[in-house]
Amino acid sequence: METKSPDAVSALGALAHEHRLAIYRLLVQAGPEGRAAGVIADALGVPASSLSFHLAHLTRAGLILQRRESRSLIYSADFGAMNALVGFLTENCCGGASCAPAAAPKKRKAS
Amino acid sequence: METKSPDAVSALGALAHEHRLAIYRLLVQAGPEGRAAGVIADALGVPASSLSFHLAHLTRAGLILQRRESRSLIYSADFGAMNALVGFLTENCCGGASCAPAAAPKKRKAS
DNA sequence: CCAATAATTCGATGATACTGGAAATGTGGA
DNA sequence: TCCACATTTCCAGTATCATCGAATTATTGG
Repeated sequence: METKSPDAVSALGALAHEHRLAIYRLLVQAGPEGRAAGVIADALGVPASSLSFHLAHLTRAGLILQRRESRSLIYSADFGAMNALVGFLTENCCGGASCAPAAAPKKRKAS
Repeated sequence: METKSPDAVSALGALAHEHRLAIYRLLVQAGPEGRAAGVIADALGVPASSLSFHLAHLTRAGLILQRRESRSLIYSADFGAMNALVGFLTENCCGGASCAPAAAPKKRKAS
């Protein structure tokens, strides 16, 4: 649970897209049970091949998990990854606490 | 302090780049005082024109602020924006609390 | 084995993003 | 006013990303 800069960049990049953010939010709402690719495509109105591209992107970034269930591929949110990302942002991009003005920076093992 | 999806996408996109993330972190460490563009360029070893491009990107996304101080343009982190982003991620991309497995999703004013 | 279903991979196209040198802009001192 | 400094804007050139139909790869039922 030690998100490093490169990981953070790819996680941020993965979420920095309208469709992918929507996919991720849908999967978060779905919980550990997840949703089949087809269901997601249907819910968001994205063509299957485009969706597949985005799912792969999110998977590469480690934000979602894939498992097969008979004919369907089920995707689910990896909550640990998001936790790590939020932790990274809070630690490295805020004062450390909760984004206080941070006038008094403490030593922090950067990068 | 109500980050909406489009804002989140642009904020995430702004941070989803090695140089820009480095810039942002540097400015967070610098605190409200901020740093001049030249100082940042020097610290990160990025050519002035490239840096300017990234600073503009971060500024457009609302993550950093610009002010002039004599000949220098001083950039500083906008802590409120980061706070809002973290809030958005926590609310919309986690169970709501702190990324609990979220087996029991509560009603959440999505989007 | 064959047909049907579920998704991915391929491939071509168009759009955006990144980079960095050179020129332009703003600012202050002599 | 003139020059030096601090940055940005302009402009190519290159690279990467996004889209989506068609072809391909799994998986299951008959």
